[in-house]
Amino acid sequence: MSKQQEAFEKIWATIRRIPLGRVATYGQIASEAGFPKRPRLTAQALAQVPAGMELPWYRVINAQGRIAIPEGSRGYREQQRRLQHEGVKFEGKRIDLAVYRWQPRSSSPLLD
DNA sequence: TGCTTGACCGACG
DNA sequence: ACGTCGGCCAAGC
Repeated sequence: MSKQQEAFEKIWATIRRIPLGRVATYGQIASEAGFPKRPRLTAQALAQVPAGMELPWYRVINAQGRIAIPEGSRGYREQQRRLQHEGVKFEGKRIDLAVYRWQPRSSSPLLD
């Protein structure tokens, strides 16, 4: 298995830890997965999620509290819809990270 | 081989 | 609340 594939697995595993109704940023996921200063690794991992893999991909947003794909795209609307369905409120195009950001207490998935 | 691009980010004007 | 810059690094051309 390639180095990159292993990194993706860790990123995906971290994304799975984001609780219902909360969100996390690209940089946050990367750091939590052990790759500080590499938010783009999260972006890469998301762009290459295998079809059919179970993953709350829509809980990942950018550090400005916004959906990171082009507004008006199919994916944008789906992401917004799924988040709202979980109770995440939008202030226009922005989500208040102070309210909805996932704050992991430890590196153990069992203790979140 | 080198340069540009990108579901990004934090610091700084 | 902007815009810019440098840090990252894989992919594509």
